[in-house]
Amino acid sequence: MRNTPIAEAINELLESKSIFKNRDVLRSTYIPDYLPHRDKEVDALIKILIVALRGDTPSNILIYGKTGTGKTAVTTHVGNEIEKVGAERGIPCQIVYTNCEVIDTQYRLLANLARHFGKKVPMTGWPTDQVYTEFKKALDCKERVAIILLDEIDKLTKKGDDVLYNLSRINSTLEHAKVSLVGISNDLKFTEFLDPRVRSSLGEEELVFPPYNADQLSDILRQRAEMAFGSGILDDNVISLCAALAAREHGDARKALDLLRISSELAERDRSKKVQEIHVRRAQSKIESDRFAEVIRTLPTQSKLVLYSIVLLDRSQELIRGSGKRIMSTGEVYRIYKRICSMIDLDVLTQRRITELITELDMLGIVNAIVVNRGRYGMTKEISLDAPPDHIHHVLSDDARLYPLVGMRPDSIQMKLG
DNA sequence: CTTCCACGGGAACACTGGGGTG
DNA sequence: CACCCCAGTGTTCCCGTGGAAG
Repeated sequence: MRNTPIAEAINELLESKSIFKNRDVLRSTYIPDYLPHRDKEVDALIKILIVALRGDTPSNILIYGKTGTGKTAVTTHVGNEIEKVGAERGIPCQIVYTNCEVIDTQYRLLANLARHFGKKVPMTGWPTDQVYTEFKKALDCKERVAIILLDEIDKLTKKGDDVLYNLSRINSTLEHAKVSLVGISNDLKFTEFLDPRVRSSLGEEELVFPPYNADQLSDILRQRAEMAFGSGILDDNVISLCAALAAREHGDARKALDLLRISSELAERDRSKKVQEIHVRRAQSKIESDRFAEVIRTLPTQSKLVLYSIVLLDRSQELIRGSGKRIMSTGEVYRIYKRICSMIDLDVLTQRRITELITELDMLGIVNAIVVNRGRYGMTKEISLDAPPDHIHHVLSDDARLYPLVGMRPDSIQMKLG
C-alpha cells in the first residue's frame, strides 16, 4: 500500500514513541495527592475548616500569595478532602469553587452560586436582588455547611463590594444552612478599598503563602516528572534549570511546570529522545513571545490602534533623531491616533479615553508609561515601547481591520500632520 | 504668581442582550 | 406583540488638580 508523503509523516509521528507517560500531570491545573512544601499551609487550612464537619460555621479566610504559590491547589485540595470525608460520615458539607476572574460581576457570581444549588437563573435579565433571594432560598432549604471559595477575589472588588457585603453577612439571615467564605488573592493590599465591615468579616483568618525557592521548585518538578516521564528522559540539569528560571520570577510553580512541559514538547517535536538544556532555553523564549503575541492579538481594536500609533511614532522618532530614547507624550500619540483612525474609518475616541487605553497597555507590560510633570509644558505620560517594535508590528498586522495601515511609512504620517 | 497640558475621578449616557407583563 | 425593567460595558463630559518653567 502506498502512502502520500503527508500520511507517511503522520504515521511516523504516531508510531514514534512519545516521551511522555502522562502529559497532563505537568499542567498547573493538575493537583497531585501530596503538595510538597505546603504541609504548614494545608494543616492551617484544615484546622480552620474542620469545624464544618462538626456542623459549625468555619471562620472566613483570606489567603494571600503570589501567582504559582499553590493557593488554589492547596485550597481546592483541602476542600475536596473535607467534602469527601463529610460525605462518608453523612455530614452535609459543600464546597463551591468560583474563579472571580471569569465570574467577575455581582450578578454572575450570585447566578453561579444559585445554579450550583440547583436553581435555574438566566444569564441576564433579572434584578440582582432577585438572584440573591433565589440563591438564599436554594441554599437554606436544608441543613448544611457551604464553603464558598472565591479565587482571584480581588477581581471582584473593583465592581462594587456589595456582593461581598451581602455574602459576608448572609449567615444572620439563614435558618438552616451556614456559609463560610474563603477568598484567594494575589494582591496583598486589595482589602484597602473594601468597606471596613466587609474587610474584618472576610479576614477573620488570614494565611500567607510564601513563594517557593529554587530547591522547593525542584522537588515539585521531580514529583511531577516521575509521573510524567519514564526514566532517563530528562537530562540531569533540566529540572534544576527550570526551577532556577522560575525562582527568578518570584518562585512561580506554574511557570516552572510550564517550562518543563513546553521544553519536553519541544524536545518531542525535535524527535529528541531526551529533554536537554537547550529545549528549556527555547521554551523560555517561546513562553515569553507567545504570551506577548496572545496579549496583543486579543486586544480590542481601539487599543490596537493606539498601540499601532505608538509603534509608528517609535519608528519615526528613530528616523528623525537617530537612535534616541524614543519617548513620546500622550498628545503626540493622540494626534497620530486620530490620523490613522480616519484613514481606516473608525470612530475617533476622546483623549480622555485614550489616556485610559495607554494605561492599560502599560499594565499589560507592552509599553512603559509614567506620568511626569514638565512644568511650564504641562503634565503628560512619557510613553515608550517595552517590546521589540517589529514583533509588535508583525502581530498587529495580522488584524484585518489594520490592513490599510500596514506598510505605511511613519514619515508620511508625520508629514500629513503638517 | 501664572501658565500650561494632560491626569484621572465621577456622573451620565448609549447600547446590548436578556428578562417579565399586559 | 409591544413595552418597560435590569445588569453590564464602553464611552463621553465636566472638572479639579499637579508642579516646575517662565
